[in-house]
Amino acid sequence: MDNNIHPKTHEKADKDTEYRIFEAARKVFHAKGLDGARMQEIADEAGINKAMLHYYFRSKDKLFGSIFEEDFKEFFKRLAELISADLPLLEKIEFFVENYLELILQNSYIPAFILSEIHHNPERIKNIFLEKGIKAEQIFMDDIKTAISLGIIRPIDPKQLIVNIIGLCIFPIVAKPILCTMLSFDEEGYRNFIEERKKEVARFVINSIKIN
Amino acid sequence: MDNNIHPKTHEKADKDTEYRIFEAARKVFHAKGLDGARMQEIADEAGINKAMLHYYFRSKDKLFGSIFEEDFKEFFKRLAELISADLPLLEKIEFFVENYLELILQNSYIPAFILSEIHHNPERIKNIFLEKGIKAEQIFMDDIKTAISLGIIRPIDPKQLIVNIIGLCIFPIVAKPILCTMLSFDEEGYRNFIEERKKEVARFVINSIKIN
DNA sequence: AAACAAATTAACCGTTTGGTTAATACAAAA
DNA sequence: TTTTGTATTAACCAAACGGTTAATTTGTTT
Repeated sequence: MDNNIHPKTHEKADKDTEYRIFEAARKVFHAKGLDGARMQEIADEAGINKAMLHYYFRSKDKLFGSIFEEDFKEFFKRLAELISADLPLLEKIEFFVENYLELILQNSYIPAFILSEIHHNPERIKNIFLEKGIKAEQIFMDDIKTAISLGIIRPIDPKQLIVNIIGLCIFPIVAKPILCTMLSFDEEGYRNFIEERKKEVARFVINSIKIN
Repeated sequence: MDNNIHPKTHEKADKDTEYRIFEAARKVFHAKGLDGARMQEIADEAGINKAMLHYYFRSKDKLFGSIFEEDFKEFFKRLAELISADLPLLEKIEFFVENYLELILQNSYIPAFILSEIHHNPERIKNIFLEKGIKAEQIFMDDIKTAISLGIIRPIDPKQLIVNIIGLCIFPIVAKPILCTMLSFDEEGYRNFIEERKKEVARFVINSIKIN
């Protein structure tokens, strides 16, 4: 499966200026955030004159906004796809955890980027959600309710369960530096730890909710 | 229990200039991050001339560093205290989840602040950990190993379990704006949701690991 | 090849930034 | 009261910032 979230955003050739700016800006914004990023650094990263950033994107905030919006939408589109898989609930959980962990592992900047920027400016997501209602989580919630009424899993608030599953996946990615320090992981140890989680998280969740 | 992480940092009177700068800086840095914060805004918040910030703390980075270090240490000191409670494992989990959730709820800026700033500069924590080895999590890991060998809980990697428990607590706090948007919470709905979690997370975890 | 529009650049601009300084107010010691 | 060290301020500064502009190159159309 192609897990790279950003293949060719603007459907333009690799040498296209706008595309190069976009990718350079993404890289810098991901690493340094809106306030920490410098327009000059983005221009240098793209190998292009700084004036071009404004020529194509008007302002720093507009440039940032278009990147944030695409990242956010793409990230939740992927989540929605996984969540909508046509599988029985327990298998879907296994499927989701494994693929979602791999997704955020291969785009490990994204979750911290989104959480961090939303924390500094919570308004930004509201405009994005207003445009296009992402209601895939409703499917998952219905799955859960059905499984409860069928006696497949114990009664549990579907919202709590969803937050549990997603949190178990995202947290160790977002908190990587702390985990590595506190649990004495080197890069390989950390990778193994996450690899283990692909099975462990599903096991952990299913163990908790399954009725024999 | 006094859950406010920052009662009187420098053990000085409320009107003390250094203390006022410190608290003003904390407030601004928490809300806007290192790069987004302005020295002038901190000075205004403290009701004090900007030159005083440099008089007491030399530079923006030093001021930020001292706040970050104190927040970080205090936060993990609290975590260590909870984790070291003298209780049987399953009761300790209940105790921990309830109190840890209350702690981060009452200091809700801290987790996102720490995660966000570490993401932008992972080096910063290393110096803090070098000073003072925080090894309270070892106690918890031993508890888990013992409980496994006694047949109280199923076999599970203690590190995975710890990350699960902490992640289940922290994630919904850090991701509050997204949760509120996606799950249609208003402020009260969100608070209820977290209040429910104080019992639900412990139930979820214990259900998953307990052997009848 | 002439004309025109789009893309690109170097140089520039006003503002804001973290930080400094020199002068002053304050308080305790002499 | 004079002295002395500390606390505080207004004014200032150089550098860095996001953004603009005017001129030039490039590519396309006629």
